[in-house]
Amino acid sequence: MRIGELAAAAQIPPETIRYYERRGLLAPPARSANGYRTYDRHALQHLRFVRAAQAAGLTLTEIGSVIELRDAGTTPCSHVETLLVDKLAEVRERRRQLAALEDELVELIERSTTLDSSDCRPDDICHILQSDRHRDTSAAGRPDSVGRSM
Amino acid sequence: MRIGELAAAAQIPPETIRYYERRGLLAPPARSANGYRTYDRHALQHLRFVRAAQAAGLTLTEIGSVIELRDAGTTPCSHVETLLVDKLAEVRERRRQLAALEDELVELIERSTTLDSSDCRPDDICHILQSDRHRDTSAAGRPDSVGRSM
DNA sequence: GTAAACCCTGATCCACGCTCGAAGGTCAAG
DNA sequence: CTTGACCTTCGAGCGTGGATCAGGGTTTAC
Repeated sequence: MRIGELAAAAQIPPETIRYYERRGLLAPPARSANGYRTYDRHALQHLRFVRAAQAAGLTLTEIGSVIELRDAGTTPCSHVETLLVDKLAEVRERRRQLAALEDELVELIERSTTLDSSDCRPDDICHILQSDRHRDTSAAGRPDSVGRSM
Repeated sequence: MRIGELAAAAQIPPETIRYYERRGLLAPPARSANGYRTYDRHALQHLRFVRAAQAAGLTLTEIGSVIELRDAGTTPCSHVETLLVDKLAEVRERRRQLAALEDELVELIERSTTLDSSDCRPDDICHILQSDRHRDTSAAGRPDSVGRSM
């Protein structure tokens, strides 16, 4: 099985497969007489593993650490579990941030429908994004009182 | 006001301020006789705007597009609203993806506590990440029936 | 006078996961 | 025998948002 065939089977471009090999995610395969890479069916399994791990949110570096353990003869299960638990914490944190951002965006959009562009003062860049509550430190002397009715 | 002072006031490193200038996010300021950048209080407003826009999830490129309109004399409000609405859609989509990933991670972690490392077959890289349901195409003959009780 | 702290430009580097181009070798079909 | 599809290596580039460095000049304090 040459690289193009493997690529087709795994739905991964050949360049990416070579890239994985360079990154140490895929063992260097045997070469045929002309120098072409020759893969067996294990290679497909390995690629599937990489994709599964990516789907679980692991980075290529993290996936590499699993494969390294595996190559060293260790069972990487507990390492994988650690990675997954850490990743879960990351994902949850990211979700919290995005939830806050979503709320903020909703509020900003609401405000933008309330305000008219005629309210835009020439000193500002955009009154939607820069309401008074965002710049409490400086020149807090203008009682513009932008729509804060939520 | 020199760059260091502005940097301190805005809580932004001087290099970043210069970087913003290069990116067109901040108008090139006046220079004093020795070539030092000299800012007025508008600069602080501008930086605050950039930060507010970043906080709303806009990229520097998007922020640049707002400033460009503003510099062209246009009121960028409707453009900003478009950006915000698009961004909201992006954030929601990303949240959906992360929610799915979180579910997947929870399931994987649950499975990893159920399975023992002795179950690790030598052909696999990791039985946690690569369960049978993930490789339906090949050798789908083992009814391992991993705990999926949630 | 000299040392520290500030400023300047321009370039290079980081993570992430590819992606592509250059320049060439190999192989099967027509 | 040529064409085209495949393969090889090496290296650079993309996009995001900066950080950091090199190699200088200037200003302030002691």
